[in-house]
Amino acid sequence: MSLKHAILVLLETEPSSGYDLLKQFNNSLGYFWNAKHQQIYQQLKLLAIDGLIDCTTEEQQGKPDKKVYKITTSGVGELTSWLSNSVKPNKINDALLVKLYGGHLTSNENLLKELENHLSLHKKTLIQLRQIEQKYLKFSPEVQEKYKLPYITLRRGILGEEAWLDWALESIKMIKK
Amino acid sequence: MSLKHAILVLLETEPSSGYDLLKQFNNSLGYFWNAKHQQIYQQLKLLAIDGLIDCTTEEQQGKPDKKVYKITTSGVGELTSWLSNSVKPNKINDALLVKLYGGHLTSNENLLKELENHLSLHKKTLIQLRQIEQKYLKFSPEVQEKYKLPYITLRRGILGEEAWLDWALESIKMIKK
DNA sequence: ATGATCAATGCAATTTATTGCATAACAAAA
DNA sequence: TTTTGTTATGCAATAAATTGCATTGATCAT
Repeated sequence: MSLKHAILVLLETEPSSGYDLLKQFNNSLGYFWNAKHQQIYQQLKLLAIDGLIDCTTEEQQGKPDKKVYKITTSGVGELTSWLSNSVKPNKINDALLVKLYGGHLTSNENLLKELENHLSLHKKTLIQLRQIEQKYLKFSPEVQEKYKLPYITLRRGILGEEAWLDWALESIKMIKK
Repeated sequence: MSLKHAILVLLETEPSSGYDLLKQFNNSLGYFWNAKHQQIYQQLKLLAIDGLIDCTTEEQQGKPDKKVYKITTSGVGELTSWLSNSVKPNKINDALLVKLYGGHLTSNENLLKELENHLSLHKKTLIQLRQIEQKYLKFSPEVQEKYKLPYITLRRGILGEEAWLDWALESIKMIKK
């Protein structure tokens, strides 16, 4: 279970609310972590009980109150010790591939439509990731050096999406012919 | 939940035991589905209760009995109707990227060691997938046509792994310099 | 005005997945 | 010869993730 550590990693960079974390996962960080809001809020509660994060309620004008969480020393300790152990390789469960594998039971039109739908999502993601990369590349060498590791993860998103698109285009061709 | 459908898809190709399915997922099909043995056995039981698959016990010499499951007409129906709906995009939760993102809290040696470990696993997988591809490419055009859709999923594995390796090599360089 | 979306959080129930433990017989390697 | 690995399955408990439902006040478009 590393939702816990995914959250700690983000809070170590910057104190955030559950909603902030959710947005990060849904937007820019979706290529490496995904979670529903309920999962995040529950986990934040547990992390607070365990003393790994602290919670402050911030009032806002015109908007609901915000609970801002901040990592504690003990949280940093937990994170550091987690980092010292090796992580499991990423589990893959891809329903699209299941569908294609059994695709002879449905029509090519159905398969193509499905692929096209996924394709447009992946294209959007790639554009977004490349925009973030462009911003990074405009930083000074010192700032680039500072954000090198997050940038490396961004590169994973970009290379992964590019490969996905290559595959999808090749597959669409193959199904059509 | 599409473990159910992943299993049905495989059983639609060929009757198998839970152990057979497990091996398929762990070996060749790991790039598109993963499950623990307990999950598979439980799911098979449920599918049998729902009448989507049938079970026959086969005795073997020198080996434990085998429960061979076969998809039923009703199972094919369920699968077909599942195929007619669109599937959700693949959820990604990659602990390795979490670790890299927060990598400033640990040593570069640790990060490099971790990357190298994952690298060797991915290399192995890629070699294995390419071997399967070679076999496919030696088939006659008719047989190739017949297995076109599974081949497309195999290509996803190959392109995905290649991109993963490219990324890892680039990342290792970046961390080292 | 009326419905949609965003901001922000939460409970409760259910479904899925993981972990730990257990069995049993054969084969191959150390 | 002892241990490790393969074949083959399972229960029970726990942990993690999803789904459904619910609130509130703002703003934005039709």
